[in-house]
Amino acid sequence: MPVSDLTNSAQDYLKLIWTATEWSTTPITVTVLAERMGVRPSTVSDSIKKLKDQGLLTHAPYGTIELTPAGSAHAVDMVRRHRLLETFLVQVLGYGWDEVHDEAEVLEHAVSDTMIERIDQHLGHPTRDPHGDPIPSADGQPHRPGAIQLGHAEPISEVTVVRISDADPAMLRYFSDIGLTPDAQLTIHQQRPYTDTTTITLSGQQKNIDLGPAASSAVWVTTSLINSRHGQEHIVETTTGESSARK
Amino acid sequence: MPVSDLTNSAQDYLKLIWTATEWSTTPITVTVLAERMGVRPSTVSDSIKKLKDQGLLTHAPYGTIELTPAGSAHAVDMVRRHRLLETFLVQVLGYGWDEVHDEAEVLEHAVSDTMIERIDQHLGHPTRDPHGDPIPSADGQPHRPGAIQLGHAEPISEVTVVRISDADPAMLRYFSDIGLTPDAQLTIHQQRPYTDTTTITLSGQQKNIDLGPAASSAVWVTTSLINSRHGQEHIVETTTGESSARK
DNA sequence: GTTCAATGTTAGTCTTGCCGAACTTGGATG
DNA sequence: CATCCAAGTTCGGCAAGACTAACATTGAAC
Ligand SMILES: [Mn+2]
Ligand SMILES: [Mn+2]
Ligand SMILES: [Mn+2]
Ligand SMILES: [Mn+2]
Repeated sequence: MPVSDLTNSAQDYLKLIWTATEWSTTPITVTVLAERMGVRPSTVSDSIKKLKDQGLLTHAPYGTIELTPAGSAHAVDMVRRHRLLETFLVQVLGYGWDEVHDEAEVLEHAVSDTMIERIDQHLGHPTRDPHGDPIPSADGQPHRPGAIQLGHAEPISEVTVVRISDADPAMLRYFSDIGLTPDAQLTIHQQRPYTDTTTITLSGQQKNIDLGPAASSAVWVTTSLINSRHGQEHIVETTTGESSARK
Repeated sequence: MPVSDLTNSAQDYLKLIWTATEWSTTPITVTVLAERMGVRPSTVSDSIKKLKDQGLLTHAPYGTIELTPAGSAHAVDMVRRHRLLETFLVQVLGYGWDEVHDEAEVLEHAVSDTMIERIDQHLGHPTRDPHGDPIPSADGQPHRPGAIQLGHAEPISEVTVVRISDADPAMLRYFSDIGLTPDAQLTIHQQRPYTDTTTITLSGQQKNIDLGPAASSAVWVTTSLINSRHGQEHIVETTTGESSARK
């Protein structure tokens, strides 16, 4: 049951496979896994085979990769570790939200279960990390709020930022500068299909801001009807289901 | 210069070789190194050869092992990491002093230089770890106080506890129970050579306590004349030199 | 001064994680 | 429906770190 008998690399694979389907439904591929792990596809193929032999995922050659319940449990454990550590670094050691990901990526494999529980306690059992991502509870329940990417939000609507991908630190610094952080409220003015930009205004500000495709797919916002001015997707918040957005 | 380009195992070897001569002058052997690393002597032989090839230590076959300046710098860096982490775990996360060693042993390889500096700052640049061991400064200066093992202290004298070896957690718990911690003052009553026990009284208490050889070699006390009633070793505190005790 | 046991070294093997090169597969394209 | 190519797989090899078994050295005891 404890995650500790897996190698660091196995822990990273499971976490990566799990998070790949946290905010999207497109299945993870060997190539994407290789890019994200910083290794060659042949290495991923080998590793996947070993994880399959350990009963942590299912995979037929050239087929899709899917976690077993056991693999998923380990993955959720790693996600919990990662996000608690990120939160700890920001809250206790004064890190910026753009600095914590890489540090947590290493620490998540090194801290003991005891230390994770002490951190959780010290922070008062936080439910979201500095990027707005939900922190699974100790019993392995992830609580996924319904959300869509900013670039897919309906104009004109008023939405709340749910989470921001922590993949690009430079982008996170830009977002801090303009005040675009989790829980920020903003108005979607326009989606320009050909230039692929989204025009928004942060609530309390006058200035319009244009976000390119990279930025508007990194930011996820509420899908609920609350605060909306026009009708758009009527997607009910859920803790387990998928949220799908109309193109 | 950064320690990070060494493997975890190389970092542990260097740290172990360095700490072996921190409180004693007897040179480290392959067998002792193997015991402390939890590996076979043949493994140590191989590893030592690699570290020698990297210019981190000197070693002729069947000869003594000694760190080069480069090896020593890495070792001191690791000792600083280890002791800062131990201090952090006690001060911030509420660990007991008997719980921190194993956690720090893993973490020391995982935290970044940045995190170490932030921890140092957060703690206000502490100079001693929870076991009384000196924390080398960032520029690599270890400050070694003169100290001798409790079992070698002259009766009858009054001494202060300088440091206690953190090797045995159960022993540390016993020491907490009786109030024997760094900076505690105590009176040495008797050294019994054949039963190998030391009789002490903690200041503020009446009760005599008998400590066996394991306990009285784990505890190191002041060598200075301060507080002494009889004359004993006249060893002046120093930051760089060796302290030698008369047998 | 020999002897011999403890200490240390060497050689061969395993596992993990990675690589490049060569091969296989399957779906998109015409 | 045949082709082709990107995606995925297999294979051999390498380095690190560990082991066991066999061999070498040292120095303490006699
Ligand atoms: Mn990781
Ligand atoms: Mn995060
Ligand atoms: Mn260590
Ligand atoms: Mn310590």
